[in-house]
Amino acid sequence: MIDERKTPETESATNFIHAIIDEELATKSNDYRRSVHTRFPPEPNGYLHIGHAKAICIDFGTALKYNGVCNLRMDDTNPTKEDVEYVDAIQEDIRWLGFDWEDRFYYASDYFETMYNLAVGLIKKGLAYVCELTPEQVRDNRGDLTHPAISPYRDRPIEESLDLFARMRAGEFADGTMTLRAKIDLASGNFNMRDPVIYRINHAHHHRQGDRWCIYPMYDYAHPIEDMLEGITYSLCSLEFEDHRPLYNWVAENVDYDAQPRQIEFARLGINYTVMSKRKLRRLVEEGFVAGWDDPRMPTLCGLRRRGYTPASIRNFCERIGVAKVPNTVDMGLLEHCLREDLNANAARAMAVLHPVKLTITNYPDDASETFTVENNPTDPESGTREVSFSKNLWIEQDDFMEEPVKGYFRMFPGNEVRLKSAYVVRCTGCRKDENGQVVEVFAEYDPATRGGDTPDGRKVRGTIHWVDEATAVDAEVRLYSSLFTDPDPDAADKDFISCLNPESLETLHGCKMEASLATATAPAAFQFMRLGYFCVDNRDSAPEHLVFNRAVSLKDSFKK
RNA sequence: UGGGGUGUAGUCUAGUGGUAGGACAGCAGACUUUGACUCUGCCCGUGCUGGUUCGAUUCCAGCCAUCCCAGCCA
Repeated sequence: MIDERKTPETESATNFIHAIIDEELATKSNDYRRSVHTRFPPEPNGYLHIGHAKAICIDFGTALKYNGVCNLRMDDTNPTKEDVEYVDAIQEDIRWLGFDWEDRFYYASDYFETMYNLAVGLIKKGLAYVCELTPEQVRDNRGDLTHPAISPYRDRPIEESLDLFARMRAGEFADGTMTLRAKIDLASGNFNMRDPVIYRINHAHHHRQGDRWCIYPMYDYAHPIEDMLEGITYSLCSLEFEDHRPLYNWVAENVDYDAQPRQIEFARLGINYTVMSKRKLRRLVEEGFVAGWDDPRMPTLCGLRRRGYTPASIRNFCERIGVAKVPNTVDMGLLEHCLREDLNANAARAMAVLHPVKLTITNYPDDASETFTVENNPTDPESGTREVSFSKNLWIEQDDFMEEPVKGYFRMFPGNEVRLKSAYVVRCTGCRKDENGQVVEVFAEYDPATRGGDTPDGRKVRGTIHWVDEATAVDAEVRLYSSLFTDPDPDAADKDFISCLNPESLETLHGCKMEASLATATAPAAFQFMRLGYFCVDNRDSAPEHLVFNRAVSLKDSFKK
């Protein structure tokens, strides 16, 4: 299930959830409580993002660690927000991440009949009643921090509630006119316990159930039942559900079904320079600030995939950030580090010139050409080598030439020697400029004795630059991405995140010069363009006749001018 | 004002009644046919105040800070 790439993945890092499980395993004798059965329960109302990846790694990872299993369940109890489009995308993203739910794929909505019957049971026990307060009235009667809530329907006879609930289901009443409420404690300091609504009327078409239902269970009632029916022992969720745990337990205890799932909450993931809420991501897409859910600047899994992130790098990231209950904002730099770590070990190197300027080797024969053998990945001898062609006319990076070098610059400048990676040592002799003073051509002379880049006389050549042979180069479009926001915390409640957008988060380059071997690259191939960064073939727009590469992340660069 | 959480370097995260560990970021150096990688070193921390104790980051009390909750969303 975990792919075989060589990225180190921390094995069995521990956290407070594992500590709880260890404790239960050590003290509980009952077989049910001794099994580790988790679930990942997304609502199919949007695309998964890196925050979900954390939850997925925790849910599936915990099961894996304890030789248990993890279910995938669509928590589709609200028909007005959900769609099959998301059901499919969610599965694709989880598989891509590298996790497998085998045959345990479920829909909460498949349990509606059972949930209904259990609700009838609650009514019969005097633990639920049909309330006719409208949403507005419920709000007005909820009380406040120090005053209890009120419902005039609380003591409605059981038979009456039974009748009304059946007729709610039958479709006799309009949306919003009635609810089924759990009879718990109108004075509780925890508002979730003030006779929470557990069923609402909603005459809406359900993406899976069609028009079979016009009443739908609320999350707080449905979720514990879903967990119980699936034999879930550890229901892991995020911190904001802590207040709901008493209600979760109330349902589990009072419904006529024997199972004892345990809810444990952990802090959701925050990352700086991005937003994580579905609402905000949706706005970015719908208002055209990005090209779609899979725009490479999005923190969605499909966006990260298109950006060039690997499943292993994301899993490793989730492992490294740990699991705790402290609200956290992880540095985007850690995510990038995890990608570099993976790709450094696993991505083939290639030479590509993004901002080309001509380099002419003035003492090289006009019509000659030769090939050099270049290692595909110096960190991995087994990755082999490839051939690259060389001739008098080359492309080099504009940045790699300075007519008047700044302090510390050791690349190409008049009089200086540099090595053309794997080819020859050359000495810069000058340049040619256009009428605007722009350098349009750099001149150099090569030392034939340095074939392959070695210096037989042992002299040191400080700089090594990449290059591409003009004769065989292929053109490509390259998209350089940087962070979507200029503000480290665009998600802050008091900020208009749209105004924090980085206007330069995408820079598109045309006419980039790539070594010939890149001509046949197809997604999801990823490369290290030497000295530049890690790039992948765009999985949507790249074609053999029009190559498109995305920069996933740059290489670290300690040179400061 | 009620209820529920959480406070360990810039960030994330361990840990134990006995020298506070790791990672990322940052800084410095070594190495280098990628100013990458790798390696070495450095920098930086237990929210506060008391108490118990030979000794408290850990146990206790108080305080402070901060997050979540009054959807017929999940």
